[in-house]
Amino acid sequence: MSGMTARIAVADVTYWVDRPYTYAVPQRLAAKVKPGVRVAVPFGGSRPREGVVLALGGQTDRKLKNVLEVLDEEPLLSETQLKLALWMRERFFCTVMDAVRAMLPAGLWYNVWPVYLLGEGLVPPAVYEKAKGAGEKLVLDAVIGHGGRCELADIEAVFGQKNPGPALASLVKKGVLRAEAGASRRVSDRTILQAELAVSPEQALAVAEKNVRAVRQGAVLRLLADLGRASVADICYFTGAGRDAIKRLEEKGLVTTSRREVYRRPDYDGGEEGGKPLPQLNPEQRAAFEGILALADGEEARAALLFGVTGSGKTTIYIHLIHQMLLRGKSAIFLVPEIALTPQMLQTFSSHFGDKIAVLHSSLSMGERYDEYKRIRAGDARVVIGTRSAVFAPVSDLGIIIMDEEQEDTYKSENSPRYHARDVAKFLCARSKAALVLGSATPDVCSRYYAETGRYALFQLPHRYNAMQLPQVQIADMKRELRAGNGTSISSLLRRELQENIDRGEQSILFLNRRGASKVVACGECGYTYKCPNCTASLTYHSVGDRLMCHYCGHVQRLDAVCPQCGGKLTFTGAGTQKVVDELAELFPGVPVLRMDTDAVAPVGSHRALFEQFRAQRIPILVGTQMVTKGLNFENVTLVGVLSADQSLYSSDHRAGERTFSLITQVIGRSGRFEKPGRAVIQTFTPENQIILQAARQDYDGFYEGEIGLRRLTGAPPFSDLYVLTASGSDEHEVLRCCADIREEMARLTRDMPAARVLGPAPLPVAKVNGAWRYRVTVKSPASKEIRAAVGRVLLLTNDGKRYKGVSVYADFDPLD
DNA sequence: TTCGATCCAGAC
DNA sequence: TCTGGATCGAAG
Repeated sequence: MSGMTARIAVADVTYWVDRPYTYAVPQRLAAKVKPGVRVAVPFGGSRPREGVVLALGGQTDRKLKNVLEVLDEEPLLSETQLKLALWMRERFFCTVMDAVRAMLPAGLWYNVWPVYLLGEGLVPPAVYEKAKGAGEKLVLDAVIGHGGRCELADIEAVFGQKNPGPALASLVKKGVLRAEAGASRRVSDRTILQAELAVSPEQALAVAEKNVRAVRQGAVLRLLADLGRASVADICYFTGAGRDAIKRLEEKGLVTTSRREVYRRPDYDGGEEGGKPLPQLNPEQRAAFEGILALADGEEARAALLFGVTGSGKTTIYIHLIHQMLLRGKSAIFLVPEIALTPQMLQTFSSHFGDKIAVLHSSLSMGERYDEYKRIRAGDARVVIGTRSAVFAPVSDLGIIIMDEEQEDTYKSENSPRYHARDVAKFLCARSKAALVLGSATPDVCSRYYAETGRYALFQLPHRYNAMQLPQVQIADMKRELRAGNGTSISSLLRRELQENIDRGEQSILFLNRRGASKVVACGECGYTYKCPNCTASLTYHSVGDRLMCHYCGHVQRLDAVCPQCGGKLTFTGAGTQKVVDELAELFPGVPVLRMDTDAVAPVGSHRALFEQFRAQRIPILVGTQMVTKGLNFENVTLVGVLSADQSLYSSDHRAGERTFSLITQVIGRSGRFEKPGRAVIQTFTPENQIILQAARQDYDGFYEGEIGLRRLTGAPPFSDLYVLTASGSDEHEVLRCCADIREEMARLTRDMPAARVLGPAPLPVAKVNGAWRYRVTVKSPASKEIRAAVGRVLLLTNDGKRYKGVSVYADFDPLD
């Protein structure tokens, strides 16, 4: 027997089971099975699974299972996207379906389940003859009871506790039943009912004239004679008619109704395309713009690093570039680290490109996200603005991808597929011959290095717009403060500057360089601290509900009145934002202070509200974590304080220095962005630290020189690629045993790669999370296909659940920490 | 990962 | 002998 076959990647498989599987395509589905459509296929057990067709195959003699169902009418993934998924598997050690799912809005994911039908040509009474035993009869009852097509869930309901599996398998084998798949999506298309005239407007008006008694129907006819077509909801609203009036008209043959697809649009300040004239380019900007355009027109695909100091007007260049691409009939993708923080940017884009923009980010509802996706696919939206995953937007004719603040960590996905948007963008731009622009005031050290060595083209904007002055920066030595008896988190220097600002009616932002920035509770007498029972981490205090919480596993418990160990008095330590706010209240009685951290912005969208409050009410001081560093410009902010600059400096990974520099530089840049000159105070326990000094001077070049030298010495990126294999499991011993094997195996496979180094195993910064111990082995090596293959091999070898009890292993390419 | 098959211990 | 739970192995 022979027929069409298809090569299919299957969902919910582990990395080492993930390979293209060949299925037979039954005649009834032959027309619909094409590369890029999703299908339901049997795999392993009895439950069908989702899969995606990678390619059509020729004929074969092998006995194959059938494709059960085709889920998409048309191929959902382009050839490029399929290629991308395969490439992602190789590079990021994920499954093909993991990659595919990352490309699609969650609303498009399918759930599939088993459905059973009576076999070909079988009719109810006769079919019982073929059933043996009570179980099989019961199954047939259910199937026939459901009209010959029955879902597994309904059969299970009839069986109660018992498992219908064997009876079903036997019936399918005998050909009495046929297995197929049901499928549903999480979001469906939204449609509206619309009505239009079935007769000419003149006829309609004549009817309305004649039937004076049908007032409402007459009103509907007049409205439609005027508009031609309108949604039923609108008609009802404007005429006061009910649905039944329209129904009557439809019965009379005067009106027809139909369903039309509509988009759920996220809410942002819309503008009109070309609503604003393009901003002027100054000579520096023009040079960069033209250079990038020339690069886009050239033959060789090369990324451009746009290195411009804060306030140098990179956005203006982006707008011109996108405008150019639209003129050429191409699409653009504009990536930002975090969209909630960039409403101003959104507004700007909207005022230039109006309806042509689509916005994709995590706080959209599933329906909105799906509909934005559809607008992009349909070609209605040609400018996509979004966070990391927007790099997968299904634009037609990609002309350019722009990544703003390309050094930001949010571009790297922390769970599978562990991709970096920059890598994906490179792949896509190379394939579509599109331009790739990486913009930053503090580029990733690797990007800067590639620009220096010619792999990227470099464009610089060394001057601030309108010749604004960079803020004047002072450094406060917190060790000296401590010696002088000031144990608070506000130095005397910062205090003086704050006072000055308050007196002048200008605003200040204080930045707490600390993720989470929350309180740790300890006993003041015996030193007892609360530890999470599932993790090797301390619990942190949350004032909401007076609870202790673990930030790693979510464990929550009530706070005791006294120390559970010795009954002593509990104290709160750690410079959380709340503590800073309290200290400020003491220093400046009566001065309003706004707090902004993960606690304060928990309600979705309160970000914007808080920023708006800060601006509108001119609240003198804003205290916050990470989220105050980006995006927003306030005219009246003239002082910025970095409360503890060292905090992020002493983590062990190779990017600690880079991250600190970038963070401090960005915070300082918040100050004095308009007419008034800005000031900044950096508080540190290590005032002699080079990185802090360089950040204070906004001296990226100096920082880069030092950092690249260090990396060359240690062989850190860009001088080698990093691969981290992480093993986790509940039995620490087994995890370690697995890691030892990973190390040994890696060493063996890299014996012929003299530049490759295997390090570890070492515990993660938090070794145990949620009961699982985590250790990792790091591999450093120059980029090559061989090293990736070796990592893949080791993953395959060590991740089989049998050799190490309950241990699972995953690999991460170029991880963040 | 997911599922069915298989094996074993304890309950009836 | 029955049954639930743990363990193992295969997946087109």
